[in-house]
Amino acid sequence: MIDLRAARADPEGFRAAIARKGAAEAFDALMAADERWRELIPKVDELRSRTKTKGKPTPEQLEELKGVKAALQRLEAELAEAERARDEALVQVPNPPHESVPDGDDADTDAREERRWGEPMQLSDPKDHLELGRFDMERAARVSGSRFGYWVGDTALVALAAYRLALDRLTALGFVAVLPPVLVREEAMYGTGWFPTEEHNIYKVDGEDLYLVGTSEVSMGGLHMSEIVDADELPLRYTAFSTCFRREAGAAGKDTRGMFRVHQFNKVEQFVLCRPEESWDEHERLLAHTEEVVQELEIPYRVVTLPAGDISAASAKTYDIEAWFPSYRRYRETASVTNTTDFQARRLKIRFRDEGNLQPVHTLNGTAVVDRMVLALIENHQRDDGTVEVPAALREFGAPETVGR
RNA sequence: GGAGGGGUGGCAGAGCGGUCGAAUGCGGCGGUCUCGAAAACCGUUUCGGGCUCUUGGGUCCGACGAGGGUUCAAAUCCCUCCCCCUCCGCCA
Repeated sequence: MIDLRAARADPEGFRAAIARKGAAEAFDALMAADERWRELIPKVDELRSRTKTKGKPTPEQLEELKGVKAALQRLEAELAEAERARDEALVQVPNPPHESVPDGDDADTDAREERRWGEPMQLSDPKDHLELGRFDMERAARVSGSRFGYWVGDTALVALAAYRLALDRLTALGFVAVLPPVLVREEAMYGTGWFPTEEHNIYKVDGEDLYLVGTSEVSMGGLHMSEIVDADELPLRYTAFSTCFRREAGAAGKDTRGMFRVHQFNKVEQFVLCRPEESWDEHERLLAHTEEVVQELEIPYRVVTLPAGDISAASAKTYDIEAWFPSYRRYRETASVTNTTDFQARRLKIRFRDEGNLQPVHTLNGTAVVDRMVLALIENHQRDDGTVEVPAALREFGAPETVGR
C-alpha cells in the first residue's frame, strides 16, 4: 500500500504519478474516504475519553455515562464503516511508478528498449519448441486439460539443469536457497499486491482458504510478514525455486500452441529485502544476475523498461528480459525484475529499525530462470537436422549434450 | 484424525476483573569508570493513529493472536476463528 501520510502531504504529486498507471480515480476515492475517516476519528476519541472513570463510578456518573455511551455507539458504527471504506479504497491504489518509467500502457509499443545482447538467428524455416523438444501435450490435455504439458526425457533434464545453474550462480553470490510453499493464505496474496487486482488469475483451493501462488514472490514476501528485521541483517537475499500456477483467464485464444503460455510452470526467483536507499542499486543488480544467466544459456535477448500502465500494482519499476524466439520471429517476455519499493513491505508489515525509527523495508523480485527460457534455449540452439545443441554451461548440471526427438 | 497445553513488548517470561500499556531478566540506546575495551554501576527503551506546535516534543485515542460478547470497567470471564507446542493414530 502507499504511504497515506505522504499522500496527504502531497496529494497532487501522488495523483499525477498514480494517474500514469490509470488509477487516478482509485486515488481520488481513497482521499475522499480518508477525509471522511479523519472527520470521525477525533469525535470518537473525544467521546471515548469521556467514558473513562477511575475506579467504581457513582450512581450520578453512571447515569451520565449511559448517554455518552449511546452516542459513542452510533459514532463508532459510523467510524467502523468509514474505516472499512478507507481500507477498501487503499488496497485499490497502486504503487506510484518511478520517474524513470515511461508513459503508456502498451507493453509492445510503449516499453523502452534498453539494450540487446546476442544475434537473433534468422532461419528461413525455424522449428518451434514442440517440434524440437519432447513435450506431451495431447496426453496432458487428457489428464489436466488445455494449457498443460509433460516435459519428457532429455527435455526435462535440460530444464532441471537450468534451474540448478541459476540456483548455483545465485547461492555463490550469497543468496539463500529456499523451497517455499506454493499454497498460501489470502493474507500473503494481499500483502504482495496480487490481490485484489490479479485475483482473476489465481487458483483457489476448493473447500480451503488457500490459494496456489502465481509465483514464489508471494511465498517469499510472506516469509518475513509482520516481522521487525534486524537492520544489520539487511539486505536479505533469497533465491526460491517453485512451481507457479496461473489461470490465464484473460488470455483465451492467446498463445495456444505449445508450452509458451501454460497454467503451470517452474521458476527460480530472486527475492530481496533491503534498506530503502539501496533498492534502486539492488534492482539493477538483480537484472544483471538474470542477464548473466540468460547469457550463459546463450539466448539472444533484449531488456526493456515496461511502461507505467503495464506494470503490476505493486511495482514502481519493472524490467523485462525478452528472449528471441525464432518460431515467433520476435522477442517475447521471459523474465521480469521488479522493485516494489515499500509497497509490499507496508502491507506485509515488514519493518526495520533505523536510528530508533521503525520503517518499512524495500522488497524486490526477479526471475532468474523460468521454463519459457528453456523453450527459448531449445529454439535458439536448433540445428539443421532438427536436434538441439545444449549450451556447455548446463552440462555440469546434468543436461545432455544434445536434445533430439 | 483423537487427547491435552499455549499465544503478552526486539527476545524470554510474570500478570488471570479496576491501582496494568503491562513486573522481572536478556538485548538495544545514553552515561559513569577506562589510554581503550570488557565487567560493574546509573539512566533509558512497545507499537499504531488523530490533532498540535519551532521534526522533537505535547495531548487524546486504540492495541496483550483475530473477531464478537458479558460488565460501569477485560490482557484477565464467555463464544467463534487462526496459529503454535506435546502425546497418540495415519502417512510421502
